[in-house]
Amino acid sequence: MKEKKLPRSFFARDTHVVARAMLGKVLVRRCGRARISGRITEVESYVGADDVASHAARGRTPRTEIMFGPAGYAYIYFIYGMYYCCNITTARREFPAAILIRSLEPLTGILHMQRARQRDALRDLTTGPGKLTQALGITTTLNHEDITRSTQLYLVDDGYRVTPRDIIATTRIGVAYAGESAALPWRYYLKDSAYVSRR
DNA sequence: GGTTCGATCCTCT
DNA sequence: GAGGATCGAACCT
Repeated sequence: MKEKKLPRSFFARDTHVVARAMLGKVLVRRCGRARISGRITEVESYVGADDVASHAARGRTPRTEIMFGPAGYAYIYFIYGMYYCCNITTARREFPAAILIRSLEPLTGILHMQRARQRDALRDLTTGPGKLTQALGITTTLNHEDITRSTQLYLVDDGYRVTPRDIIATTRIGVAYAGESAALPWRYYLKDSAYVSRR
């Protein structure tokens, strides 16, 4: 059965609305015959040029250009010399915004994840932005991918229900340098999930 | 339980 | 030339 990918209209809204709505959705990575997927349990919003924690705060550059484009595209970047982070653009053209996917609950392709991560425990596979990209084989080859049309990387709604009471909003991780922006409660995670990067 | 630190390279200054 | 939207190992208490 063909899966129904989340459409552009899902992502082309206020970034925090999209971030909350992404919790519980399924991130799918298809690579050859493998279908690797996980339920999104934790995300962070990076919104506007005034958000000092956002790469877009430094202006429009070749790297950040994608954040200034339309919603529904992958922004994958390389960090700390060894990891990748996976973001989805949101909002509208000319307004830089994206959502960092920080943690997943493994659903399918678990053997593939364990091989990619060189670890067996489910909780060690995708609980962190660098871990989940490694587990799903997400690298900069997928940067700029249109996730509303891609056959390799996309989101689906499998009917899993999340209510506002299931969601915790708190400060983002690793952005202490960002002055007043560091205090913004723009990290969202599923309260009862065992698959969150940090409590 | 917690904190510190090294790995390692792309991006921007 | 500096620093980072990270991770895991090592070393504390």
